[in-house]
Parts: sequence; structure tokens; C-alpha cells
Amino acid sequence: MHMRRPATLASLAAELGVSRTTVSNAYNRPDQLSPELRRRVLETARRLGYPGPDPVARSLRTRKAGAVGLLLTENLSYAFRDPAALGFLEGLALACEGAGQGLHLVPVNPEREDVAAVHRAGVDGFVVYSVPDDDPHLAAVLSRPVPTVVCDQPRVEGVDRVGIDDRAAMHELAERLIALGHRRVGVVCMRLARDRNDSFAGLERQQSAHFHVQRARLAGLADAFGTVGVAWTDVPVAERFDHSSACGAAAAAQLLDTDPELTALICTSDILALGALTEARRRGLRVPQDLTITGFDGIPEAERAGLTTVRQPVLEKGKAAGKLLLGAVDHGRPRQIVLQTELVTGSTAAPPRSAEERWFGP
Amino acid sequence: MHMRRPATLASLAAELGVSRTTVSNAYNRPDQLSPELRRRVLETARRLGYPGPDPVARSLRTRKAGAVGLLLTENLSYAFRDPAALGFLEGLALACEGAGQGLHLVPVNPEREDVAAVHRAGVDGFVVYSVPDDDPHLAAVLSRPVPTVVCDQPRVEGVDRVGIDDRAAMHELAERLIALGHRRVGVVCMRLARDRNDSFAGLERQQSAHFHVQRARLAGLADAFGTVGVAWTDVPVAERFDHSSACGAAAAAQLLDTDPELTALICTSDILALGALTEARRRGLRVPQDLTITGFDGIPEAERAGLTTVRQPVLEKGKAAGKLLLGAVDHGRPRQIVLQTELVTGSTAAPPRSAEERWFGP
DNA sequence: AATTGGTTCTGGACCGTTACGGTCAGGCAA
DNA sequence: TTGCCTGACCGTAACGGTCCAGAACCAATT
Repeated sequence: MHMRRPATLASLAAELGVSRTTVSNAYNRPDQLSPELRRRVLETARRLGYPGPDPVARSLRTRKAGAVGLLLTENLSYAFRDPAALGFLEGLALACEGAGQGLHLVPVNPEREDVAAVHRAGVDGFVVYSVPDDDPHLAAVLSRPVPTVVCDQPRVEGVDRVGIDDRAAMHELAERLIALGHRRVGVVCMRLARDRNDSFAGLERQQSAHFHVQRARLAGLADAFGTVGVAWTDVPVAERFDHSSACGAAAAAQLLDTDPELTALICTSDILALGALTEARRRGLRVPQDLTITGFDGIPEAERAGLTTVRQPVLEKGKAAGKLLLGAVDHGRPRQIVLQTELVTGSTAAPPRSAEERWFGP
Repeated sequence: MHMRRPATLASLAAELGVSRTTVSNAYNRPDQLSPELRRRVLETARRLGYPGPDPVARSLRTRKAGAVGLLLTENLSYAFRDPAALGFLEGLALACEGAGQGLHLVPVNPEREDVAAVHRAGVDGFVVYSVPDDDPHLAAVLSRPVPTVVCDQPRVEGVDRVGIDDRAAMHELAERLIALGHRRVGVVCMRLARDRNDSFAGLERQQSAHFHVQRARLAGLADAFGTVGVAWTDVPVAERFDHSSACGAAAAAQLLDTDPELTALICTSDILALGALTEARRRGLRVPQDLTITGFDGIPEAERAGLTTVRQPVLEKGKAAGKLLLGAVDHGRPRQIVLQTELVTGSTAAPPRSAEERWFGP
């Protein structure tokens, strides 16, 4: 008997002459029926080609999808190439795996603002990773009646959060540079908003940046240098839309062309810093003797390059986000997890050469 | 009026005094109702806190989940650290994104054989990437009544497939080494089955390997060397369960300890080859003068190291898998896509030193 | 004989939506 | 007037399960 439409619980039950509940129990609660009947049920299922209870129908009834949604927004390639994002992804995936939950990557078409995908995702909760705070997808996620965790984002009313203290971490790094004697510094930062800008970013753009992480890091720098009398308005900040080593190099070039007297380039990510290193090498500048370069993230590649940077626990961030979401025991009030960072003393930061040294040097 | 239970299409319709269909249309088919009524519906929805049609209920009714399942089986960390797997993942994600489909990573608990997660996933199809052919998760996927694409796997009856010709690619690489004069070679390969073996793998184990890719690559080598009279039973094959550079180094050490006369180490992945390079350096062996080392995959890191290897289009593999699955137009018969590979002439392969040279050499 | 308790199985009520095939009113041409 | 068409909306029937409160049955106790 060839069935056009595949078998269902009901058709199986009819075939066996038992109730649907019993068939359901055969799959989900073996202790609720006799082993003999259960055997018959499963055997008949095999014979009829019944693939087991439909996951979607089950989800509807049980109100559990068994999956966590992940919103990345960024061009996906970014997430799969950036070691920091990858670490986060891995941590989150591990947490999900540990809890037997799937991880549902929500497709985001960067072209048109296809918020529909957020509404289509059958998930029990969302993790939102580093999207601009005015992103419509974020708004769509928040409109869904499921628990949400944001990461590397500003606090959202009533939503759990995982992150680091970007501002304090960058402040500490700046203090280190200040102690070394640097006063004339340039900054290379990642995109500050959704619109492309591959040049300098003025104070206003910095302060109204929609990417919380970048905004906080810049603020930390401004704080620290302000304390020692360096007017932040005088500090050039080169912004790059794409996050690549090549962009870091280009931004470094732009800064050094504009002001050759800079003694240090502070980059808001390791990827950018690695590019800056390349550019310095290209110009015959020795690091750290002629130029200090710092990064942020603490990715393995940076470690290999001996970069002075701030290490943040990316894997832990992902795990923490997962735990927060999955262990969501009716949390009385939204929680926040702030992970520790660590200043990594590499070999790319040293005292600046004084003007004399630079003039009479070798 | 505070509602304990969230609003539904039905309650919204009741509140408005219209039918559920009309509310549904307000969201899904705006042309089916007057703009004025639609406005009222959406406004009331906002007022009642109705978040829009429930994705799971919709999926049940429309029989579309809007997502593709991905089965990796391996410890997830592997997938996120291995550049080849990552490239595949990125390609697949891009294809999904392009089609507006989500990518659902199926959680696999490596400890207990938790096939249930496969049955719980609400997806429209599956991609299975490089799992052993006797994996119960694979069987579970095949039992689900949804289209499936396997990648880097042997052909499965009635299932689409994406892959490369591992056997031919390795055969070509072997011919290159043979042309260079190598006869005494050792092999470092990845895990051949689900049980851990961190030592030599005999012929039987090789031929009954459950990982298709490894089996095919070894077969390609055996073919080629057999042709020039090298008995494959004499060729030592060192297997490693974990896929890491450290394991590659350890395997290389084991081979060289056992037979110092080996002139070439053929590794079935770049990661392993990079480890072998490290081990050679540690022993003071010059590559390629004293020892030839080859890899497989063509990952960026290998390129940087100048490794002689086989490049396979990992990103394309992922994209192809996605297209095959998503463009699944009632395919008359299962299709197969075999992508091209390319032999990369690096700087880690050279003619072997003759025994004299080695004896009297510098 | 009546009660108790346990196991095994049943029937019907949901879960929240969309597909399908209508109905109904009004406009317009013949 | 009649007939036909179109736009706007509606009612019902799925979609494929799980949950819950009991029923039927049987053995053991009171």
C-alpha cells in the first residue's frame, strides 16, 4: 500500500487500533505503556514509514522549539573570519550543545532590511551579538516574547546582558601608554555606525556611535588622555567600515601621513593592529622603537605577533550568554555578566623616541 | 487590561470584531484588505502587545520551517577551529542567507548518542558534513522525510551529494612525489573511525575506515605507489584521533622514530602537515632538503607556510551544498556535485636525498 | 464484597496559524 | 432590470502533536 501523504501519529494509531496518545507515549514516555504494545507501535511505524513525531507540531504544543536564535547582522563572512566573533560563536555553540539546544543562525540580508527572518525563526530565545543599537533587527528581536541576551551591546531595559568593561579596559591600556610617555597618539577604530565612513571620525561621530563597544573604547581613551591634558579633539581617529587587516594598514597610513609625529597607534581591535604593524614595517618604522602599536581582543594571531593588547575572554562570553539564556529560570530581574579583561604586555609598546632621538638617531 | 496569556491572532480578531483570516492577511497579504482596516489591525496589535503571528504555528500550517539543519557530529570546537570546516560553514551560511533561510546547528552530544536532537529540529532539510558513515545521527537524518545533502561523505541512496574526488586528488599528489623520486614514505592521517586510535593503522583498518574522506585519500596513495611497485603494506600510516597541529607533530615523530629512512611525510590535512613541519624543525631536519612534507586542504595558514598541498574549494563546497538543498526543485533524481581541486606546488617537496648524500652530506 | 492502588490506555480539548472556498455589497455595462 | 465582475472579508477545516482527567482492568488488601 503506497501512501501518497506520509503517515502521521493519527494514521498510525488508526492502523493499530489504539489512541493517538498511546502512540505519542510510545515515543515520549515508554513507561506509560506495555513493552509489548510499544514494540508493536514502533514496528508498525517502521512498516508505514512513519518518521516519528513531527518536531514542529510538537513545538507548537509544548511551546518549546529546542533552539536558540543568534542574531549577528554583520555580513556573515565577518563572523566566520573574525577570530573574536568566532570565539564567541564557539562558546555559545558549546553552551547550546551542553543543554541539548540547537543554535539557529538568523539570516540577515544586509541589503534590504529583512526583519521578517527574525519573526520567522522558531526559537526559544535570542542572543544578539554586537549589532548597532539602532539596528531594526534588534528591535524585531526585542518585540518577540522570548528571553533575550545581548552581548557587546548597551544595556537594554529588561534584557540580560553579557560583556566586558570596554571603557575601563581601554582606559587601563591608555594609562600604560601614558606612563610610557606617549602624548601624541592616533586611533584606528572599527565602524561606528551603519553608514560607511573610511576616514577620520570627528568627536560628534564618535560620541553618537551606534556600536556600543567602539563608543566605549574611544570614551576610555578620551578619559585617560584627558586626565593628562591631552585634548581629545586633537587626537585623530581613523575609522574603517570593514574589519580587516588591510583596512588597519590603510588607516594607519592615513594617520601617519597626516601626522608623522605620532608616537603610538591605538587600534580598537587586533585585526586592525596587525594591519597597522604591516604598514609600519612597510614604511621602515621599527616597532616599538619608532612606533608603538596596540590592539584589542587578544586573538591567537596577535599573541604570535607579540602584540601589546587587551585580552578578553571571547569563548567565555559565548558560554556566559548561553548559560544566561538557557538557565533562564524565570529570572526575577534581568541580569548582567561583566567578564574580566587582561592587559597583555607584548613587545609592540615602548617609550616614544624623544624628538632629539628621532632627529639624530641612526 | 493586563493579559496573563499573550495575545493571539484569535484574540486580536475578537477584539477587533473581524475574522482571524483578516488579521492574518494584515500581516501576510496586505493587498487582501483595505489599508484602513490594516492600519487598525496593526495598531490594535501594538496596543495589545501582540508580537505578530507565531512562527511555530505558521510553520506547522505552511509546512515550512525556513531553516536548514546542519549536522556536524564532531565536537563543535573542531568545526570552529578547523579552517576547512569553517570555510564550509561560511559557504553554507552564505547560501542560506542568500535564500533567507536560517541555519540550524544541530546539537550533538558526543557523550551519549543523543539522536533525539535530530528529531527535534524543525528544519526543511539537512546538510550532513563529514561524519562517519556509521554514525547514528546520519541514520536519524536520513529517516526524516526532508531533503538532505551530504558533503565529504560516500554516496547515499537517493541523497544529493557534494564533494571532491579525494582519491584522484591524492593520487595526483602522490604521483608528484613519485616523480620526485620518493619511494619510502610515511603517512599521517586523521581519525579513521569513531573509536580512538593514536598509533599506526593497519591495512584492514584503513580499508574499513568509516570516514569516507580519509579512506579515499589513503586509497589514492595506495593506488599511486602500488603502480611503481611500492607495497602499501610496507607504508606506515600513523593515525590521530584529534585534529590538531600537535597531533600532526606527534604522528610525524612516531613515523620518523620508527623509520628514519623516510624521505617524505604525506599528511591528509594541512593542520597535521603544519604539525609535521614543526616536528621536522625540532629535529633539525631541513624541509624540503632532508624531508618532504605535504598537506591537504589548502588553508590560508598552509599557504603562508609554503606547504605543498592540494587546495580544495571549501567555501564553494558550502555554497554548493546550500544551493543543492535550497534549489531543491523536486529533483527527479539525486544529484551530485564534484568540485575541482588543485595541486599547490609549495616549497616543502623536493627530491629525496640519496643515501650517499645523506651519509656524506654536510 | 468492597476498597485500594497501580498499570495501561482512551477521548477530547487545546497549541496558533494559514489554506481554501466561499459570501456579500457595490459598480458597471447591456 | 439583469448579469457579471471585483474588492473586501469571513467560516471552516486542517496542520500534527501533547496534555489532562479519567476509564477499564486486574491484583492485592481490608
